[in-house]
Amino acid sequence: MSLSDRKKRILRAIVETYIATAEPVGSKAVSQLAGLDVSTATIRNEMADLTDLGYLEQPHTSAGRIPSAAGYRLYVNELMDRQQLTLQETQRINDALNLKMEELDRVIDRAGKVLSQISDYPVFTLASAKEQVTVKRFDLLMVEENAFIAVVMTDNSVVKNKLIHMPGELSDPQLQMLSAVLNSSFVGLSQGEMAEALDKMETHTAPGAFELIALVVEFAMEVLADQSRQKMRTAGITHLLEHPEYHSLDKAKPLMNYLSEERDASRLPVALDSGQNVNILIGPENVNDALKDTSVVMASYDIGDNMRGVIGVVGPTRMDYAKVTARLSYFADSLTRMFGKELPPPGEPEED
Amino acid sequence: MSLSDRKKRILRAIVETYIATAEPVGSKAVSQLAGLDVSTATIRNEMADLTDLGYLEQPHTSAGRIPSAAGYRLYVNELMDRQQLTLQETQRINDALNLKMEELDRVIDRAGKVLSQISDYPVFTLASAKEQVTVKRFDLLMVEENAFIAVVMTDNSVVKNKLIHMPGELSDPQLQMLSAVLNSSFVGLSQGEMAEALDKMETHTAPGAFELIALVVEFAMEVLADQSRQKMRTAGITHLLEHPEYHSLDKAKPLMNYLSEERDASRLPVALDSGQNVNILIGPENVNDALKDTSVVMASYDIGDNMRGVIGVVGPTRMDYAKVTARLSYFADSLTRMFGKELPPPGEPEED
DNA sequence: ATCTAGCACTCAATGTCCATGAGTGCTAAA
DNA sequence: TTTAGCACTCATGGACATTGAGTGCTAGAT
Repeated sequence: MSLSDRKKRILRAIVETYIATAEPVGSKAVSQLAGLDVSTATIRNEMADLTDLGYLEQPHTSAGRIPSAAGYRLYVNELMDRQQLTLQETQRINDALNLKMEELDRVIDRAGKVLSQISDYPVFTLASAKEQVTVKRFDLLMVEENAFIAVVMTDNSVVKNKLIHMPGELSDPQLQMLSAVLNSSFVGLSQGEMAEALDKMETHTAPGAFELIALVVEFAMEVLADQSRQKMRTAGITHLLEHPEYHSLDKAKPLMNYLSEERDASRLPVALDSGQNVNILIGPENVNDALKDTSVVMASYDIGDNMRGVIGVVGPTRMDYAKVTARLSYFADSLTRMFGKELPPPGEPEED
Repeated sequence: MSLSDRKKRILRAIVETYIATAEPVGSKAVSQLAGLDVSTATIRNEMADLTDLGYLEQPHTSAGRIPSAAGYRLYVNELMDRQQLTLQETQRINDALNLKMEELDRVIDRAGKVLSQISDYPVFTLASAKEQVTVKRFDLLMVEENAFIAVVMTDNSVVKNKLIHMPGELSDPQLQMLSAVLNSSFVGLSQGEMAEALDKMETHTAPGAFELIALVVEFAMEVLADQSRQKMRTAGITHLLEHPEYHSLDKAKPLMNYLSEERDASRLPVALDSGQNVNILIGPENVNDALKDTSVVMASYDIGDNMRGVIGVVGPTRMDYAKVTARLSYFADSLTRMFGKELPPPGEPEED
């Protein structure tokens, strides 16, 4: 059975005032805010019902009510209005992203910072290849007799280089030979396949040449590994301290530590594949212990055709979901568009 | 006039217990710790003297004493024992640095993290060229008809590349022409000189060719700018919260914000040129307001022959100077050695 | 001349008690 | 079904006394 309209309005009023004030909400406050023409006593009855239904909680007997996780969930799913961004804010986002397209990492980093600033919460970012990355081509550039630059370009157009010092000396033609071997034998292979190919090659190649090949291929494998490793980065961690639930350091410390470690995404509580635009995880829905009392709002975006990123906002369960969701989804759309995929332009923001 | 030996021992005992406990130190505690065979009353007299001399302060009438900035300064300059690192700690440092030499940034980042872990304070790092960096050579690699990779190598052996998309198409010989022009006209120039040379070239070069040259040279200038920009990075900011002086968020917030902004070094309170090994700035000696109640212990190290870095530890004025100084100076020496300069091996640590 | 013992004084920290007030649940009347 | 009224609960905060660590000073001991 679905809730009555009045119960919904009351629940919504409670969630929104609690989000705004971080204080338990009493019947009087609700009666003023919900715009219902009933007395506080009636509201008290309704609130008691909502408490029984599990949508509200009472910190202690004579305090107001606060929303439970289920209450937030209902609010997020049914009750919440999508906020519109102001023109100024969209401007800010566009400015931040329209900078000269730098390296992917930097753009994402910058995006995280800006999102953190306009949302007042910490932000984490994450990007990874959808599929296996392979090497598209090798180039070797002579520098001195005993050093050359190896340039590796992957099929997702990332170019990395490394200055390689050789054990012996090498002539230019020899270097070109080497380059030919690399390009014929290792292009189009994933990291794992490369390791195999290298193994096989060892038996029927002169040791000196093999050593050099191995140096370059190992570098290429590092590059590929780097591409597929999902590294989480965070921005704006100190924003946490602005919110009353983290005024006690006992609360703030574990979460800050969790966020400030640069962690492998494998340990992240993130479901990349879910098709929805914006995903919200509320408090106990988070698996990880450090996030038990924390909500995460996240969105994914496409980077070109075969990479995908996640950007998310972390905050207390009492988080301004409407505000954050609006900003986040605009952001994710902008990122996707910026990284080359054609999208219908995001809904022009109306002015407030 | 110099202080009597007894006064020094008392001051030292006070500084060290205050460092350990963060509580004002009373005469009784001093009498037990300083190992002096005098009564607490005598010590009280001495402490009154030290207060008059400006080395101690009294938070309120009936509290113990705490060291003043001058007191810390005296302690650091004359009274402090250099701590020895345990074998385990040196091991840890060496492990962290002996990893495969990656990019400079990463090594420095990692160094910051480890130092932060073993010192329990936030750490900032900073690296910059001693002199003007110039480009040593250009290489251009064809990718498709309308895109090539520009590889720029600087005279401090940093190699950067960029995938450049061209407005029109280009043949291989044309690309080699381009490369020849770049290598003959822009090698050995600093960033500023490049801008001039580019300007001059504009008048007597075909517009189409010039456009391409400009694309590559602008990239090269970015690379040079990046090399000479001193970017401060920080690690372990959350360590701040472990220390009682930052249990109040009002105190912690501004400093954390200051540290977590990635800032241009021009605004940093760092004197790079001072010849000393380890430098200590105590509280009010810091110019910057955010660091008013904060001490900074920093050391510089050489990166190859023409770069220089600074690594520093930030903490409350009540900071364990002896511990931090020992770790920091070992660290800086290790970094210098690792970056190729030959040093006498650092004093073998004795076991505790 | 120093050093020490003793004592009165100061002041932050802590604990107790009480008043206040916001908020609740329940009951009975509208 | 709604409302008014009322007794009850409980966190908050002020007032006040208590405690104890630490001080400065003085007078006697070395």
